[in-house]
Formats: sequence, C-alpha cells, structure tokens
Amino acid sequence: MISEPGLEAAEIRRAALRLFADRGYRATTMADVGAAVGVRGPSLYRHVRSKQDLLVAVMVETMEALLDAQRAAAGAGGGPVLRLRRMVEAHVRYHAGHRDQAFVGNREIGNLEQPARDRILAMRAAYERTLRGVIEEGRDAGVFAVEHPRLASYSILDMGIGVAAWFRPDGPHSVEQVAYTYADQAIRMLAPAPPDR
Amino acid sequence: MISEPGLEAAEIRRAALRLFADRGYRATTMADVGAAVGVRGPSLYRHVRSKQDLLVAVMVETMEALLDAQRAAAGAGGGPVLRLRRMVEAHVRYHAGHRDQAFVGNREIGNLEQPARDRILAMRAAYERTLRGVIEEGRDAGVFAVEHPRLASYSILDMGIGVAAWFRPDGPHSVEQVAYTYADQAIRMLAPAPPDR
DNA sequence: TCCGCTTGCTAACCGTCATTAGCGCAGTTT
DNA sequence: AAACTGCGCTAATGACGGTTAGCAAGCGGA
Repeated sequence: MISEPGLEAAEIRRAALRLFADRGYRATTMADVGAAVGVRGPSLYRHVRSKQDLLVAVMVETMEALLDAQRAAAGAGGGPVLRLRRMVEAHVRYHAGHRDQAFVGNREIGNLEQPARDRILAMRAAYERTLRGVIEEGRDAGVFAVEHPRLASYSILDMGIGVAAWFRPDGPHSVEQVAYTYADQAIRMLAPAPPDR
Repeated sequence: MISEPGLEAAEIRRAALRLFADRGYRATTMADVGAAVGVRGPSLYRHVRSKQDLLVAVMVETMEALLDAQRAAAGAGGGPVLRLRRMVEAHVRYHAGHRDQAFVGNREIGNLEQPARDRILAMRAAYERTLRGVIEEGRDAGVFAVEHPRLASYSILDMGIGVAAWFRPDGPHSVEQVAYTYADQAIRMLAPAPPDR
C-alpha cells in the first residue's frame, strides 16, 4: 500500500482550523469539517470528542507555539533592545506565517467554554507579561523611555496581531520584511529622545 | 403618562449592538434582543427587517462615525505631524469610547452578507488610505522617515483597534491618556533619526 | 476460518432559531 | 359607535446542526 493517509486527529484539527478561520467557529458545521477530510460529519466522532474540543485543541496549540517562540527569543541573551527586537520579530513571524491559528486564536476566545477560556486567557496574560518585562528592564537600564509599559506592550502586541488579518504570502511584503519593519517600529516607539536639542 | 418610551428602531439597534459585542452575532438570538428591550423575539419584526439588517445598520453607523471623526481631525489644518496626532487621537478615542461598536465592527465583518460586506470594506479601505496619505505627506516633507507607509498605517490602525478589546472606563487609564500616549507612540515610530550621531 | 476491533455510514433524536401567520387589544379617527 | 391602525403575542413553519445509535465492511491475529 502506498500509505493511504488514514484519518488522524491532527488532520481533522488542521481542516477545522482552516474552516474556523474563514467562516468562524459557529458558522462551521461538523459536516463541513468532515467534508474537508473526506468523511461524513458523524464519523468525526470516532476521532474527536466534540466540536468544542477541536476549538480548544487548536487554541491551546496556538498559544503554546507563541509562548515557545517567545521563550526562544527572550532566552537567546543580549540586552533589552536586542531581546525586544527578537520577541517582536517572533511575534510577527508567527502571525504572518500562521494566519489561521492567529486569527482563530484572537477571534474565538468568546466561544471557548470554561475552563478552557480561563486557561487561554492566562496564557495570553503570561505572554504579555513577558514582553512588558523586557520593556521595563529596558526602561530601568535607560535604553527605553516609556511612561506606561503596559500601553506599550499592548500596542506592540496588537499591531502584530493585526498582521494576521491583512498579510498575504503572495503580497508585496515578505514575512521577514514585515517582521523586521515591525520590530524597528517597536524600538523607535520606545527609544528615548536623543540628548541633543 | 410619564412618557412611556415606545419601542424605537434605534433602541433595538442599541440593544443588539451590546449583545453582538459580548456574545457575537451568531450567538445572539432575536429572542435575546427582544428580551433586552422588553419584548418577544417576533415582535421585533414590526420595527426591523431582519437580524442581518441590524448588523448592517450597526456596522455602517460605526464606519460613518469613524470616517467623520477622521475627517474632522484631518480637516483642522496644521502640518503632517499635527494632523497625524489628531487622527490617531480620534481613532483611539473612538475605540476606547465606543468599544462595542468597534469590537463588532472588527469581528463581524465575515458575517456580513453581500453587498454590505464590500460596502464596509470600501469604507475601511478609505479610512486607511486617508491615514496613509498623511504619513506619505510627512515623509515627502521630511518630517517622517518611513520606508513602507502601508506597514506604518496598518500598525497604527491595528494598535488603536486593539484598545477596544482591553480598555475599561474604570481601569487605570483615562481615554484621553490612552489617546495621547498612542498618538505619541505613532509619532515616535515615524520620526526620523535625529541628525546627531 | 472465525473473532473482534476499527472506522465509516445512515437514520434518528432533540434542540435551536429566524421568520411568518394570524389573533386580539388599545387608542384614534370618522 | 364603527372602523382603522399600530403593535405585541402565541403558534407554526422550515431549516439546520451537534450528537448518538446501531449496522456493516475491512482487516489482522488466533
């Protein structure tokens, strides 16, 4: 046999993700997901507990990937400016390179049932806290001039999140170009006014 | 009589907006909207053509308010830096002061049926184009250093949009404080490197 | 060969929901 | 007072959709 794929839970999640991304969780039916993997709706229940479980799996996966990328960026050493640059680049790279995940992860929070919702919110809070930590460290070291670090971290995260909504791989900008430009903007946003003038 | 309110279409739209904002369009039932204005679901049809019409009305209203605010900010004269500041402040003020509208306006685009969807998208495109125009004008005048004006306008708009998701009137920041800070960040993001060094 | 496990299918269940029909009650007009 | 009108109500309609039941085909191992 030439390795008939065989329905894997991961394949179903992939299909669900794409559908959630472009129709929304509530507008996607189990029959839709089934059709996307060549099966009838009810057959999915051999591999998946529920539609809600699919959403939770997709969103947890997304947040774990983001946290991993952020940890890698933050853990590579260097001063606050360099670490911030790497964190912003990682953030943007993920949102440009995994638009569906990012989009669903940001739009469908309200459709998560407890306790999954709180779990995801806690992961998001941790993600923000880490970025803010670097900003505060840079402020204390005198390399950033920031009055409200929380407003700065929210701004930086939100501008990256927005990338998931408009970025197209076949558009005029490459992922790396956007990541670099956004990191630059973040740094300029935080840089202290130069001593002259 | 002490002026029994009397059901107005505007009152229904207000209730629908709130429900759309915190449950989502698809998760909101006409019975929910009815309950919010003290009436059964079917009675709403005396005042409203359909649920979809409610969504369209809410979103068109939102985009018109944004475009009006932007026009006012841009039309008040001044150089590119000042006009940009006023436009960003107006953008943030709206997103902090009308969170429900902004939130629905950004999340429910996919639930708009044609031709309303294209109409809203055209309004959004015009809104972005105007902001980008000021950025390009500033670049041509030498007061902004921007390689990709489109990336800059997207960043600025998206960071403002994010405000609608986290801002709380009883939180630690006032609307004006956030608007001022965000405008500042936008300007610093675009400011050319100073001539020294 | 026979058993049992896996997995897909159809049918059925049980809700939910937008929307329409048609009734009846004011309040107002003629 | 009769007729009209505006508006809310209940009941019904027609779809849709998540999930469960129960059957059957394929297949590997004893």
